[in-house]
Amino acid sequence: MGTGDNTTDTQEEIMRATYRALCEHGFANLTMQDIADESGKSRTLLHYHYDTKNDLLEAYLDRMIGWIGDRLATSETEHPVDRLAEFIDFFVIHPEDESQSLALAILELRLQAIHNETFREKLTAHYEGNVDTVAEIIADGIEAGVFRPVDPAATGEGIYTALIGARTYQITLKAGPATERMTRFLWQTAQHFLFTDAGNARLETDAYPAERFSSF
Amino acid sequence: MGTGDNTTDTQEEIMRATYRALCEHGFANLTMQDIADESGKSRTLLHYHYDTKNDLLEAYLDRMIGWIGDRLATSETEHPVDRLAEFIDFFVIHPEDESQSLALAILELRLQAIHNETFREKLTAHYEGNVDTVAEIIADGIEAGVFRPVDPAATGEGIYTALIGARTYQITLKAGPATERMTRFLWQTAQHFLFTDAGNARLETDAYPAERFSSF
DNA sequence: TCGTTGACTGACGCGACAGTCAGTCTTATG
DNA sequence: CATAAGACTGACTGTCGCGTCAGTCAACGA
Repeated sequence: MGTGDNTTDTQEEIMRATYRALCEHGFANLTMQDIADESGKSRTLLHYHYDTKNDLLEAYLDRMIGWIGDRLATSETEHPVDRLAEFIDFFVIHPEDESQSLALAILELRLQAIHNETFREKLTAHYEGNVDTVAEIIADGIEAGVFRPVDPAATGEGIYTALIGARTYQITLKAGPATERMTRFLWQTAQHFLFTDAGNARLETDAYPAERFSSF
Repeated sequence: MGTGDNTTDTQEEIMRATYRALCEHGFANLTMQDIADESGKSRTLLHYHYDTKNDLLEAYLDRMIGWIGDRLATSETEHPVDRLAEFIDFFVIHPEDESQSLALAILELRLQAIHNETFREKLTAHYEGNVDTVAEIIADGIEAGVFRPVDPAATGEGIYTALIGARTYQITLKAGPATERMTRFLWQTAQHFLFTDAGNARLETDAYPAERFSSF
């Protein structure tokens, strides 16, 4: 058996252990020992694979950002109204759900960006990438005549930033389904400021059964 | 000279020193020595006035929350459209401004709420209080006929959460004038989903000269 | 069979930091 | 003047967590 595979497996396991430790202890109280305990290996092994704690966490950040960015940018959906709904839905966190933990881990890392330039660069690229994803959806919708001729970049940033704000609210203050409320708020207001008549007509189709955004 | 005054003065100075130290070092790296250095007194004195580091920080949180909440809830302005504009304006952070530091300090404390129940309770009350302030403005505007008959609580939470999201974005990722962009976004969309014709008419008056929200 | 290489560990050093304690200085009071 | 009380400090203690180093163990190749 090649040793290269073992290395990859071990590093993969360290990344997974980092995730679990991060969710459990939070960034501020996260120790190398916590990660080691989660991985079942010794703390020294972490230093064998990653020189410093910072190196390990940067590697973890890269991994997480890549995974999320890919998921957001990839979609089978065609219709811009559907794609926007899909994107917005992605940010709903169900209280008591495990996705709460993932969102928490991201947010903890976000705060480190204030004092860590490398973190900030990586996270800024991630943020702007996601804004671009929304902007593209909107630009497509304008071209298709279902969205009004708004500024795609500005509108995309507004929507994405509002969504992230709701996640922060829900996670930090355990504010129940705050992300779901933001989804409803954005959707409802979008019908006034973003959708054309053709866009709103899409909401009458089979793609939007009664249970979806049911409060409207 | 009474010693009671000295105590008050000293504690006041400690609070101010805490603010400065928090801005400079961030919450995660904040030590009692940092605060002591800022105050010009010895580290031991902090323990004399506040038993533990946590006690000191909770006292600081109370102080800051009270100050901000009061500023947001108090206003001389009468017209609901003006009050909403005033409220939203309060959240604009000018890059390179010192208000950046205050916002940073709040945000750092926000993150602690995840793992500290006392912090969470205090900050939740603060957050909900501010949402209520917006909701009242909106309810007043509906009654005055300048806002559409939306749900004040839901709309207030949506607006406030979006504003905080923009602050988080600007502060953590040094995203230039992200709060100003969010202000524009909210104001522009509000003209479609929130304002009645009477509300939009208000924007034609002297209260909204060309330089305010100039991009619209 | 022997040497090399990679994965992994236990024990140690070292610095940082919260909290304690004994004691000083100043001011007020009888 | 003596005593007490409050404000304040320096030195000490104990803990915790990162990073290092010497060494073990297993697999592989000559």
